[in-house]
Amino acid sequence: MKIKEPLPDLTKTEFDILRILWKTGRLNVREVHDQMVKNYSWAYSTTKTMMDRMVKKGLLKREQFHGVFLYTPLLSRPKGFARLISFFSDRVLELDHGAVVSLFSRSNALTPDEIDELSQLLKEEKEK
Amino acid sequence: MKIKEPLPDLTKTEFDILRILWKTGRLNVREVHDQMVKNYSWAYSTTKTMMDRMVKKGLLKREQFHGVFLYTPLLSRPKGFARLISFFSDRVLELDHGAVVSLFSRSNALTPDEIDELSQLLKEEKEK
DNA sequence: GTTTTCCTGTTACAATGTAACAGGAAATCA
DNA sequence: TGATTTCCTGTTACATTGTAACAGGAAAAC
Repeated sequence: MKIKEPLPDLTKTEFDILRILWKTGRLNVREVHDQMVKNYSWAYSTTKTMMDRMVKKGLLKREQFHGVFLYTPLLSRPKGFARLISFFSDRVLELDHGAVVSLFSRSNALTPDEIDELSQLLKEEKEK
Repeated sequence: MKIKEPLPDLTKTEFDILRILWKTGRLNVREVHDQMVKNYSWAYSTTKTMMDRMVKKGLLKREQFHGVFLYTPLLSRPKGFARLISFFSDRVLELDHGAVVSLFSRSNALTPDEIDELSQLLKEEKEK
């Protein structure tokens, strides 16, 4: 039987780095960084430090590929989204998470399957 | 002419402390703490440290009242909400902030006037 | 071949998250 | 009313996250 890990409470920056990797796939630090600077005025070394720490925490996998290190998310998108949505609906919006989840159908952030999975995760989360 | 301060990027915990004060009004550390423990398993001293740091940063005002120190928000609710909504709609939901703002009409988190102000702040924010 | 570029590892400092502890005032108890 | 408990306050501390510089080596460019 598989033990369920608790859904992680990602920080804003962790979420943003994952977001890039979820969208674009496996990337090196430079490639992630070039997308991060759209939202953060970070030095390259900052992005690097963050990503290495995320490897240490098990959020990303790092593997060498023809000389460079590439990073991959070790977390599905719905799992990364869940606690954020839950914080947002409970404490910012003060509405049931259903209200928020339904907005995703108009967005390209998640696929329909991911929306279902997210919905399920939030339901389980609440039952605890 | 009044210089506009940039909208603050509140951390999750700062937001939660402010949220309690916005709802209940002026409180002492103990009173805030008793509400914080619903969401955080914090020691009393943690709540205290946070609140004192928020005073130092100008997010709260602390004043002595018959022997105890009471804390008041120095930030309006719409201003506290703005960057959070903006992060959430841009990067989590990937939809225009209007979609999120409209959800507030079903919630008691903000009054109609506050919703208008929030909406205005987000519009200005985007124009920059 | 030298210079520049880019990746990597290492180190560092400030802010935030999390908390213990000590001293004093107030309340309670015996 | 003196001893004890409770609660507030100030101070200190350590881990994690945010932010980054710097040095060494490999690859690319000149």
